[in-house]
Amino acid sequence: MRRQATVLHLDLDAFFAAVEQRDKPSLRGRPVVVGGLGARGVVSTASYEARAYGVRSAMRTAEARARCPHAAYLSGRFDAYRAASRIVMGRLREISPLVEPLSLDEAFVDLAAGDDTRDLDLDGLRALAEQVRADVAERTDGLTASVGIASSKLLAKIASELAKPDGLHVVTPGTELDVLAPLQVRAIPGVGPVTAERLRRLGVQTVADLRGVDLPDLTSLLGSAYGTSLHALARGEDHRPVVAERETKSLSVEDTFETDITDPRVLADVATMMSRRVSERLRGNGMSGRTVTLKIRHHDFETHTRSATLAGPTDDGRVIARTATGLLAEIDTSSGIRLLGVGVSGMADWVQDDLFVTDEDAPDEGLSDDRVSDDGRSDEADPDDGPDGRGPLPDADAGPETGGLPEAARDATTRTPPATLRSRPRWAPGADVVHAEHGAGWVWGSGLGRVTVRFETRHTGPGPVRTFDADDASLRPGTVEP
DNA sequence: TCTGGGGTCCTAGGACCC
DNA sequence: TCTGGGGTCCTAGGACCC
Repeated sequence: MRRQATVLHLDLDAFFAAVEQRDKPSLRGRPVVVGGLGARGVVSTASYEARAYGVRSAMRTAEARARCPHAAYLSGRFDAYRAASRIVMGRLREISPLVEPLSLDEAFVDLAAGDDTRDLDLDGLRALAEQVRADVAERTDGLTASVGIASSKLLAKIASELAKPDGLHVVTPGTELDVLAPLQVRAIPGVGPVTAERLRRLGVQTVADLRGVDLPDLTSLLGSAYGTSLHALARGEDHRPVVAERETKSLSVEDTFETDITDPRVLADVATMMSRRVSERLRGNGMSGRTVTLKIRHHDFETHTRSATLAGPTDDGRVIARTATGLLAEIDTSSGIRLLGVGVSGMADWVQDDLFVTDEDAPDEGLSDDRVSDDGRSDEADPDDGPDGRGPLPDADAGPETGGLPEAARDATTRTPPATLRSRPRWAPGADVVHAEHGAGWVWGSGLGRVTVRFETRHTGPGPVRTFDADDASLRPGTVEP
């Protein structure tokens, strides 16, 4: 906590929904909900008009539709959100070089790091904040921001919450404890439903109550790090600095399926596709990582992770896929999987030579064995088993190994979607499939090919993942529908 | 048709080393 | 033959945030 109010927190109001209303005037003044549109979707952002009907972030979209059937339901347009966010962050960097973005719509600014001749008295701060809010609205074509200013991150964030929507709240130095005392403990960022319930059982509801709990009791209830920090925050003690550059610690891709998947071959295909996406994002950021994590959510929502650490960092989709599918092979998926994810952590900015990495660290033997025995037609050589027979190369590029296969099976192993996969998807009537990505597309002895396809449209974004047999009638022109 | 996707931080236990 | 601590790395899980 500082003697002066030099921490600013800015939060854009109902950000995703506000961008939609800005870009489509017919949505202005109407309830708008942005989020997942499928059966298992949840609300990401609700406009204030939708909130009036009780629609909230993280609510199931099905429940939101029940509460507010006449709202406009939209999946996100993240490029538009990122563009707006860049403008806002740019404006904040004009105030101070020390800007800490927390997400696309939120950031801390250290006002003491910029111009030292700045007027930090309360009137000066108010004028500065109002100027920023006006500039944000002007430069983003009407998006509104709420701003909090205080002597610490904790109070600045609470202040912007108190200012919502479209307002400014400055916490006068010296009044911090008075502001905190009556608030519910949930108002402290980091106190979620579980902690709030634990505290409630101690009779603690407000921050004032929390101050009555001594440090040993708090650390025994919540653990040492969390207990200690909460003890301090309850007293308004917060010395956390505003940090501009934060290193990425992990990178992951995950997907909840429209319906649970049990087939381990389909899951392996999906994991392979996800590994490729992780690889692309790693390479796009010039990063690599050493630990590969597979995440599985079972039909009953029980969630598990399995990880393996390589000898050196990689950004290679084939290495990630081999590791991920190896981890997957150890898991019983027979009761149905609702979510699968692949991630990488232990980041580095360099890449270990693959020759050094692959042999020791790719526990994929279980997978290829499974496939051969599942199939029951394993007497012919597996053309996708890779040149060394170690397992399928997840990279689906057509190579010489696919020669001699039926036309449809060869298509199934090329990265470019064949024209026959373009169709009008049933789940988004009237929308054209703009992108269909192949999975591993692995092919076995009989010439049957399996191909995993993700259907995606311009309007609804990523859609269902489906697996086809490449010589199945479903791959004939015009007949494929997700 | 309960419960998204992308992250961060913390804890705890076991292996291993000194 | 019995028993130290400390430190680091790895794995798994959980709470939380937007």
